Amino acid sequence: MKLSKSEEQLMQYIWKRKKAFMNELLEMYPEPKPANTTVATLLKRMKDKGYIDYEQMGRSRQYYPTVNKSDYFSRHLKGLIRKYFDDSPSTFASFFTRETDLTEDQLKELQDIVEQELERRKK
Amino acid sequence: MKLSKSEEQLMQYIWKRKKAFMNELLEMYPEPKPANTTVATLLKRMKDKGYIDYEQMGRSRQYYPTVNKSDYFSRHLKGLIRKYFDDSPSTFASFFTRETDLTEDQLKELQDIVEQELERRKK
DNA sequence: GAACTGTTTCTACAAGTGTAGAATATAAAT
DNA sequence: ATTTATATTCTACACTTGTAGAAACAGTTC
Repeated sequence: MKLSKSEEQLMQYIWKRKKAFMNELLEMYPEPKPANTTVATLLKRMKDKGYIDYEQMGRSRQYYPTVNKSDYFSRHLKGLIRKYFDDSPSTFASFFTRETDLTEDQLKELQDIVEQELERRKK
Repeated sequence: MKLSKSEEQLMQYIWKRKKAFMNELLEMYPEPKPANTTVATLLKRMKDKGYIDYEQMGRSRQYYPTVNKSDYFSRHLKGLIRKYFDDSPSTFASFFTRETDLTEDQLKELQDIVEQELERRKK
């Protein structure tokens, strides 16, 4: 089952820290911070959905992700490409370069990236 | 307000047709098609959210999008990039080329795209 | 004009979400 | 041991979503 919007938000913090206690996570929210019970609820639901787990550390729990951010995101992205671009990554790519306000420098950077990726595959 | 999952689905069909009556939209669904009242409900909600509008044509309505697919998607994408890549399109790009199963041909195509975009900007 | 057919609105309901108070547990501090 | 601070669970409630039946309408057909 998918993460909801606000669960995803929290998930970002967990990914960033690798491991974190609830209070640390709460810290990470910008003002106005949610009630701690709100975060607790989210953590519980996320655990139920299988996206995180925890290790009991004395009085409290240290939470950590059970899914990798890249994997999660790449599934996400593939879904989008399927939905919006009829499964064509290159159509997506052209959209991306045109519509995402890339600066000239970033476009050049992208050139390098593609270049390197092509190199990498030759071997 | 954002479109929900199944509203987005329907929105795709509307974008594809540019203009369509409910029965035409219903046609476009794969089996098992939803009840026509389901589609009617979605149309109503989408109209309330401001994503579509209609023109009364005799007995029924011809619906059309009030938001452009590219705009909608590009907002979507920018949101994602912000959320997952700290606002760095190039980090996103490198992720994209590495993780999206692009074939070699597609990578080359992407090279061309970037090349052309750079050209385009020179002028 | 009575019956039929397709459209739209109303109503409904279960599941999921955002949010958090109340209650409880539990360790730390005095 | 009593207070205090914090973490976790329970409970709650309003809102959104997916889905569709029932009802009301509006042409179309016999």
